[in-house]
Amino acid sequence: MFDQGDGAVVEHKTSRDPAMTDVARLAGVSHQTVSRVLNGHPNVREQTRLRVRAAIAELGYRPNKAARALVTGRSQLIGVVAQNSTLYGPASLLAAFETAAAEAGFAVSVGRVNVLDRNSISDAVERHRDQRVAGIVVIAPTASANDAVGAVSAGIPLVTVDGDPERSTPLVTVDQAAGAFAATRHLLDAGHRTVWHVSGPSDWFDSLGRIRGWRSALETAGMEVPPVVPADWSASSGYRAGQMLARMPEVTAIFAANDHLALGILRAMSERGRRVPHDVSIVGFDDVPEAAYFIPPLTTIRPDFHAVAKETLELLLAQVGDGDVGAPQRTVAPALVQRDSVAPPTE
Amino acid sequence: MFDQGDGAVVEHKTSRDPAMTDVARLAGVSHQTVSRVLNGHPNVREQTRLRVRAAIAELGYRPNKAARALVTGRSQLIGVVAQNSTLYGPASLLAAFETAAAEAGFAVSVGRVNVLDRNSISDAVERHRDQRVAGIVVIAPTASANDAVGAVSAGIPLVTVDGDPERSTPLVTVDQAAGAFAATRHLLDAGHRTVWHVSGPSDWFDSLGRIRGWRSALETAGMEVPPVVPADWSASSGYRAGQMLARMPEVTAIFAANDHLALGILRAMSERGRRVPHDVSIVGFDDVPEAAYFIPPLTTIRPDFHAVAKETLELLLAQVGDGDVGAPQRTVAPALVQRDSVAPPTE
DNA sequence: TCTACAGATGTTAGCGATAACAGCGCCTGT
DNA sequence: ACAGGCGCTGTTATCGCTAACATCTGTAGA
Repeated sequence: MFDQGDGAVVEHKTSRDPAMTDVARLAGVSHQTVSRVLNGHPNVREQTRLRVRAAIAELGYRPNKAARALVTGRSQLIGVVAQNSTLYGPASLLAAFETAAAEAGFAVSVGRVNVLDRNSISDAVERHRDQRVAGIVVIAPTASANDAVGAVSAGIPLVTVDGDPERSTPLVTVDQAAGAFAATRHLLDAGHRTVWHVSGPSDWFDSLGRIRGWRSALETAGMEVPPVVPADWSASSGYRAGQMLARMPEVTAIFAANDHLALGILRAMSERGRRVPHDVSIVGFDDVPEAAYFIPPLTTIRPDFHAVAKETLELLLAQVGDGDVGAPQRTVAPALVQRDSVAPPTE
Repeated sequence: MFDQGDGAVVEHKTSRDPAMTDVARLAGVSHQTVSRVLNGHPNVREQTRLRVRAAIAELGYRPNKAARALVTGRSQLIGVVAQNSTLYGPASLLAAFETAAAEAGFAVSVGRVNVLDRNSISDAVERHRDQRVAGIVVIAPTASANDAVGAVSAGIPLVTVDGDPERSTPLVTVDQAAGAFAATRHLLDAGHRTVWHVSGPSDWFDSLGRIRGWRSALETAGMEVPPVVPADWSASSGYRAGQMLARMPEVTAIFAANDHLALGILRAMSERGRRVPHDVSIVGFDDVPEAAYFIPPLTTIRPDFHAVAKETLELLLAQVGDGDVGAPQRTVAPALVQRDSVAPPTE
């Protein structure tokens, strides 16, 4: 029955990852001490701490997050619910948030949803709760999404992004109105008598906020407020709006609700022989990467998605800590990016 | 010492979620039987099964994934490593994969990476392993990403998407060459003597594959192969390439490596007074949502991202099951979408 | 009638971490 | 010299689940 000892000689006896007890044995301490070192507990002798760290490094030990999640009831995971689209704004927001969360040591689990209605969002939230996520972020740019969020928020840190500014639950948004105000103001400052607005879909808060800011800038300046030209977010709808506006000689300045709309408008103007910015000035919104390469390069409003992501994370983590932080709303002011699509009116 | 019974009367005594034992107690069975019902184990009497299901429904019980992950060593999570960009192809791929995984009951954890180098990718992969993900998907469209993946794949199911078709590890890609071949062939069929190509960045496999397919179509047809016009993926670089090509009267057909390049080329042609498709025919690649609204609507190649996502998931799950499936490479053929940017050459 | 076996269920033992408490030195104050 | 406290470490229980084995029932075959 004498065992040749092959079990004792082999260092990595099986493929099993090292656990905390393995580290403890190697360092000559208890697993609890290892845990304390890992969690930065103060009452550990420096020498012990070093020994444990050395053992961790030697074994290539990495803590099992599932075990930790089980005992603490929370994982280092944040769930995000987002619509299944590639629209620039939401997609950028999502990417920025993933980056910010990773920097803070959180993993991000994304639950895509095809339509932003109550059932879909509620399902996605429940799936995340099953994972024992630390918190949930919902990107809810439309009215229906906003209503749905109101119905599900319960018992877990939750932050809405890009939702209704009037919400009473934690929310972070780009200050659409401020951006629109700045855009409109910029056109008025250039000497235009009024500014036309091609807007996004009316069930998006982004659209409403931008309309509000635009109108407010005109009213503040005592200028006439022309009717809103409705569109969706697409270049094609911008093109159609542009075809109409190009036929109206009194139109000298346009604020487009996003850069894609602006692109369509540029195209329509160009086809009608109305030069930008000589005959017509245009400002967009979003600062998509291509905006600097439009013809002419587009003056636009740049939302700081990185800042939005950071605020969102902060708001979420504050809830994890205190359980309740009231219902703070935070807005992030966008910046005007001046390029070559704005000039004083001629004549 | 008589207790008024407030503990017994209150159904939801605390905020604690119901656990398997709670369900078991209510159904009058052991927690193991509940587990068997949940996992579809065959040896459970139908009547018992119903009783358990009723108890589950009554309590609103949802299994704790962390506990399951701890005991099985694997979570129902799939990690995705992707670059922090909003380029249409990778972004669409990611969204499609998230949807496909959700349909299969998996959550998706996204690890964004700013540059696709070895360290970043390796870090992201390790972070996912800490979460005990069931498998990892790396979107690796560039050479550096591909090398990095080669260095880290170890001991966990891993599928590369959009990587080097010559890889020896599991991989799913769009068949770039086939798409490019079809695009080029389509232009030749329209009667053009040859087809020029504006390509993407040379460190992307997508670019290389599209060049290969284009060249192959020309050679197969016995046509002259003009020099590749290099660009990146942006509309602006397409515009610059287009300015050059517009000056060359012998250029009657262009295959652009993606739709944004095509957009820039369209713009340049329009400015130079070369009409599309009357004077010059153009085919793009990607079928971005706006492509149907370009002027003129763009004939392009549509990759089936949904199919790529599905194949990727299959390949991943196959590895989870068997541990090893060899090194299958799967490609998904894209489709030609005919619109109005192609016509026979004039004269 | 009794054994054998299979199906249905229960019991026990972990998975790998944290939480709570216990114990052991050593310094301090009196 | 001794109680008390603090700093460091170890021991034990626990989270909610699955795996493995044990037990119990009923039925078929000898």
